[in-house]
Amino acid sequence: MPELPEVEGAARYLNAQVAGRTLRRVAWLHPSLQRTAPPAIDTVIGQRLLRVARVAKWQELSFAGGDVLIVHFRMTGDWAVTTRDEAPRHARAHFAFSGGVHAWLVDPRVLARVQLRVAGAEPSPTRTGPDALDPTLDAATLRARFAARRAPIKQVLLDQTVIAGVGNIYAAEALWHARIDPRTPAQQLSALRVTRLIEGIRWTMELALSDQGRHQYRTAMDRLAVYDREGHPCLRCTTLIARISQGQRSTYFCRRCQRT
DNA sequence: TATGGCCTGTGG
DNA sequence: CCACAGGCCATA
Repeated sequence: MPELPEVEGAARYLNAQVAGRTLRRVAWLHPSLQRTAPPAIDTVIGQRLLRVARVAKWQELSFAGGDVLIVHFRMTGDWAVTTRDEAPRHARAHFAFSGGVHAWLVDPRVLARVQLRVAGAEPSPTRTGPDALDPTLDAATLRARFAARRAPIKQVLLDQTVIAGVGNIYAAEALWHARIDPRTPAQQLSALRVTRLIEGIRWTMELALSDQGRHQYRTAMDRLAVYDREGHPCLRCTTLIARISQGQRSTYFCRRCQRT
């Protein structure tokens, strides 16, 4: 699921279902999470959840005592909220709240991670770039962040320290919208093309966000222009979509209308 | 920059 | 059986 729009949707969902309730119990349901989960989790028990907010691809669950639970979904994480104390399939962590509301971290691949920032602690210095949906992000700023990067633009978009929230699917989609060849060295992009790229990113993210309300488990894959469409006609020019490998990840693009 | 690791599931 | 999967980190 989780690039920026899916994480945003998940955060809104959890916030709507659980904010205002008090955390009663936490259980880790998989050895991998037991290993990596914060040992001091008990300090959060008894605190009221104030809000759930997205920060880049992280979610921050802020509690009334000042503690913050920080959750990253990685590849396959998601929330399921139930009124029954019965673990859904692939539930890896259980957060029991007042009023008989249960939040489950569902994550088939068990790559998701949970951290705790205790009250008063400074946010960890994992710097990320500007949020992909930051309305103040402009071409000059983004282009400056590309300036030292000779790597292909597709891979640079996946670097969260350059711009936060873009993942493998929406990087491909945004580049298709902007008509930019994913192999283009990032530093080569003109100001105009970076402007187009920002438009492509916003378009892609907003479209995906608009699919989030119903909390469908999967993003509407049928809305994608290039991702996973190898061998299918480009929606603009009918050229067959190509798939290449960049940095061990698949990239889909149109060889004709996406140019260097 | 490239590779392996984390984990499990799905589809060819 | 193998390839691959929407992310990220550690290592050489």
